[in-house]
Amino acid sequence: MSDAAEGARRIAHLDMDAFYASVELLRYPELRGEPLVVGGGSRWQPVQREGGGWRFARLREYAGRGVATTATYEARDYGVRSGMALSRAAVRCPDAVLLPADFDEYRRLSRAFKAAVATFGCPVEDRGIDEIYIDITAAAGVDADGGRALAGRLKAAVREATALSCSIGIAPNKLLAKLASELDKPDGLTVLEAQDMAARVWPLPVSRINGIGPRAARKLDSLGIRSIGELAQADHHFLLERFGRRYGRWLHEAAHGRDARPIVTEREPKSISRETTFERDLHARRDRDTLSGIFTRLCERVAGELQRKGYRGRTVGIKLRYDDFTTVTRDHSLEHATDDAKVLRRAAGECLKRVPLERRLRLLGVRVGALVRGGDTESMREEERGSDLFD
DNA sequence: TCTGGGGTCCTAGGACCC
DNA sequence: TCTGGGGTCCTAGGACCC
Repeated sequence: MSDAAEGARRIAHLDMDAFYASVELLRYPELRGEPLVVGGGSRWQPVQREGGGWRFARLREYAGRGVATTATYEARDYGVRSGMALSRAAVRCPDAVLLPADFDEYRRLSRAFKAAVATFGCPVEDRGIDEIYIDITAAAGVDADGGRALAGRLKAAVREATALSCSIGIAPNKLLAKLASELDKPDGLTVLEAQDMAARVWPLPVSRINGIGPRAARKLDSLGIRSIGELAQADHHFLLERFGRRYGRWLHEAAHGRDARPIVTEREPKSISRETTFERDLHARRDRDTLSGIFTRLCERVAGELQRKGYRGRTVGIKLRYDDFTTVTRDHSLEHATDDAKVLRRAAGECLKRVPLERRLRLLGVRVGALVRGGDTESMREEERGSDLFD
């Protein structure tokens, strides 16, 4: 898309502030102002005190393999980040309150804020539980102030519906809107124009671009490229050489703030999976019965989700993670798509035979891809029968 | 101090067909 | 007898995102 055509668009990115942690603060307002981390299992549930009030778990008590799902801004001040191992977070901020994640409640408030935004009638793209893109190009009042007034009304509507704050970025495309929403958090509102690139975007580190992860950032760093401005100035052909045609080209475009991706309002799922990390590493033979049970349960959960959503899948895959954190996958395509737990289990068992099982395992997962719509009405059942290691 | 769970997309080699 | 090019599907791995 040409710059002129991009300039015609107006995209908002709305991001809920520290979403899970903020939801927990609605429930436990007495924790406001304290460092708070969401993560870990249900055993970290607060317990009611006799005299009233709650006894909360602290991060220093934590033992296990969980990661921080969200941290409040107070906890972030101690260097706690989402995705960080809780054992590590506990070193940085031992006094932080630890709460287990309550996804049902987060989904409820996610639906509430999305419903509030939907009343504005703009095309909306779902980007997970706590963020969305909104095409506000056609919305009233955009021309006068770049969309600020509209964004203010969106924020008010979200707060009205959920009692939670969000941050909004407005720009000519999704890439810049996403970047903008992070420039002023929490409860922020940032409008970014194409002509603001040099002053406001180029000084930022490359990792702020959605799509440049730790790996690419490290590689760029090793090439002497740290800021988005340095990336923009980098020789185009040099980037193509180092990162491949497609990604190299995308890096160049992104650094110049160019992004023609449309707002996608409907999407079909491509795969459905369930996986679990064990509390302790398990051995394929010594813990065979335990593993077999977990494996079967995963297949049942995947089948249940397929049935609930009304899909069948034709490609069955497994995922194993060893004690050294290396990961392998195997998959197998069936003759007919299925949503049957036993068929999944058999196919997954076949996959398992093709994987080395000397090392201990820390994770097992089951996935189904090549999905087709429509439940299980056509009596498409696999007849093959086999056995596997865990049978 | 080790690293969750649910996804998407991309790459690349090999099989197979025309 | 030596050697094509393109297209599609399958499989494995990896980066990245929320």
